[in-house]
Amino acid sequence: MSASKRDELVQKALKAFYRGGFHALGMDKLAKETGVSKTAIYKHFRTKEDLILATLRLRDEQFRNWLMRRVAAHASEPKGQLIAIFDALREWFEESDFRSCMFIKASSEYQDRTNPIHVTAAEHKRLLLLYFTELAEKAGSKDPDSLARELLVIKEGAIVLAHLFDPEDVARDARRTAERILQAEFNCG
Amino acid sequence: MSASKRDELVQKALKAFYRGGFHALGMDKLAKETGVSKTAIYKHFRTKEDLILATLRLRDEQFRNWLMRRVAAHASEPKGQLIAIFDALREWFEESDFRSCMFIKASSEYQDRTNPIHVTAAEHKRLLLLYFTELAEKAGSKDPDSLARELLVIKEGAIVLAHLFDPEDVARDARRTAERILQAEFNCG
DNA sequence: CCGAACGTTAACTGATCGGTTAATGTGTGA
DNA sequence: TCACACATTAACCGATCAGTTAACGTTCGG
Repeated sequence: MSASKRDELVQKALKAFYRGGFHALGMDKLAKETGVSKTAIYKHFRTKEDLILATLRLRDEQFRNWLMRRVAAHASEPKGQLIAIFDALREWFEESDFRSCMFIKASSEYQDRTNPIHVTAAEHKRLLLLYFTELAEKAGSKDPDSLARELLVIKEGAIVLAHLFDPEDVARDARRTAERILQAEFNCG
Repeated sequence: MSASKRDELVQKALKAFYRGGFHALGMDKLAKETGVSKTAIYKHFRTKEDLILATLRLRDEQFRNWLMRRVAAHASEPKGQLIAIFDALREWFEESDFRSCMFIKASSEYQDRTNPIHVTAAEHKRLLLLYFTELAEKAGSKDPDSLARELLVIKEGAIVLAHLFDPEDVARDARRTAERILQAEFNCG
């Protein structure tokens, strides 16, 4: 299997796990859905867990790149970009196949904090936090770490609720919440 | 099985599913962990799903009652009670067996919005939202619905992150976020 | 034209899945 | 003391689980 074929497999497995869940989707079904035989899958991934970890690494890269692009597209100034996070979220929520966050689901199914899948999910959130912190610094926040953590809390809450309630409503609520936080940060200080 | 025995089973199953996950915990293991034979379990629950739904209904009642009690214990005035939500959250996060929210996990494993388990999870959040709205009304909010939704976003985000990061830190961040929201709501209007 | 290197299908392992059945206690009330 | 309602254990069902193996193409460079 060439490197690109392997990437194709991981990409297809990502979508399949996202739709089907990690425990709920067996390897036979996965082989059928990806169009790659079980034999070939196990040639390049020792275990199901290894494959899941590969899909999570891909998703991390994909999502953060996508978010940064969309944020940049929505606003050019750092302060506006902090709000634009939630405009991007709204776009995500409105995608027809939105099904919450891959990493929240992963950490729900693999709860043990020492589990590699759980650890990978935490790393993803940590990288997002880093990105938020950089934006907060550029925006001139007096406490960019705290501000970033607050915005991350809002983002994660929005994702969970968008999966349960009306995604558009939730996106609007989250954006308004962020606006208030930023107003407190920059105009009432 | 008497009604109280049945309640005992549901209570034990609740703990077992919370620790083990829904798909990951099979019925044989569940029988062993609860001390109730599989035969007896299936005498009173048609399917595993029915048992899960019973555990979720119990958890909904348990959690909302607990939250209301803790909020009342932390503050007597409505405005203070809105903040006290996050003091209660902190207490929850610090419990040694905290493993995120049962309903977030349930909706992660049963993603289909028409699935009864998913629906039950959404109902739980809806009831929490109702409680928040009542508090916001009593506190004199001009838009109690919006305020309640914002606080719910913060609460859900805090739960997710408390499961991935340091629970104490996250509780502090969430409380501070809520404080800012309330300040914007009541002092800057 | 040959032989790796890659893929496939399909059968197989032992374990476990959700759920059922049969045989066997056991405690309580009439 | 009898009988019934309740529990138990343990075996069983067919399906599926993660993972392995064997036999059989296909492709492509030397």
